[in-house]
Amino acid sequence: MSALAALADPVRARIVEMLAERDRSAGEIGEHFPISQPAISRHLRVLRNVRLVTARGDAQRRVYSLDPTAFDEIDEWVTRCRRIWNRRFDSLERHLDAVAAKKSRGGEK
Amino acid sequence: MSALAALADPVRARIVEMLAERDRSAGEIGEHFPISQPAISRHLRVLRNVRLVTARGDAQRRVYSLDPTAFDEIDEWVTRCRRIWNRRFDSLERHLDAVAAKKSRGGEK
DNA sequence: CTTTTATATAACTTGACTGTTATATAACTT
DNA sequence: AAGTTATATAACAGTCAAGTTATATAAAAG
Repeated sequence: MSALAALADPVRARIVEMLAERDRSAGEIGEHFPISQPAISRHLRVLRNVRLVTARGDAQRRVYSLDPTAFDEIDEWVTRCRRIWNRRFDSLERHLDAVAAKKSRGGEK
Repeated sequence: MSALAALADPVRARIVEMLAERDRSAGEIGEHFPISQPAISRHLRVLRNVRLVTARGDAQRRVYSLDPTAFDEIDEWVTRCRRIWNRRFDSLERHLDAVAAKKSRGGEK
């Protein structure tokens, strides 16, 4: 599963937001959702697998941290699409400039 | 379905990339995938629904364009998380500064 | 007006994902 | 060592999304 697919789930997106604020244990995270503890645990596993979060042990607890590296992956994709998209208008502009230049050289109409 | 969820599907992500390059008809898009025409048609409907693309008629064809507005939605979410995340280090910095200042004022150890 | 071309919709199947309860693991507490 | 706390895993059920084939629509071409 990709980082993007992982974030498509609203619970996981919210978990990521929570972890942006501060590190939290699995239990702390679970308190904010009306679903069972195992469900949260599996969401956390998914987020670990796509490297959106990391976990460290603290006695019985597992404390989760956001790993913002995965954001870059998404950001880069969006940015790349935007860059390609913008390039279209650049070349359209060049084309229109060329047409305008031709008109000037060759006289009206 | 959110724009993020729509892009989580690899076929749709690829379609968006293709449309960033240039507008294409539904058929043109379909040629690039090993799946049936109806499957492509439904992916396009999903992309239309989340406003990632628009379609205009050209005789029997439907020509699809990227609508990069929806990118902003994703970008904003990612940026917001990053901003919150970065703020953590700002306040950590402030804390460390405060500790350092105290030390200077109060003498060593 | 019948046929062809391009795309969309309908009905259905299948597989993956999210939730559940029950149970295992692992560390702290007494 | 026995009990408690925190989290993970197993097994299973329901939902939903993505694929399929068959069919409908709509414009072009003959």
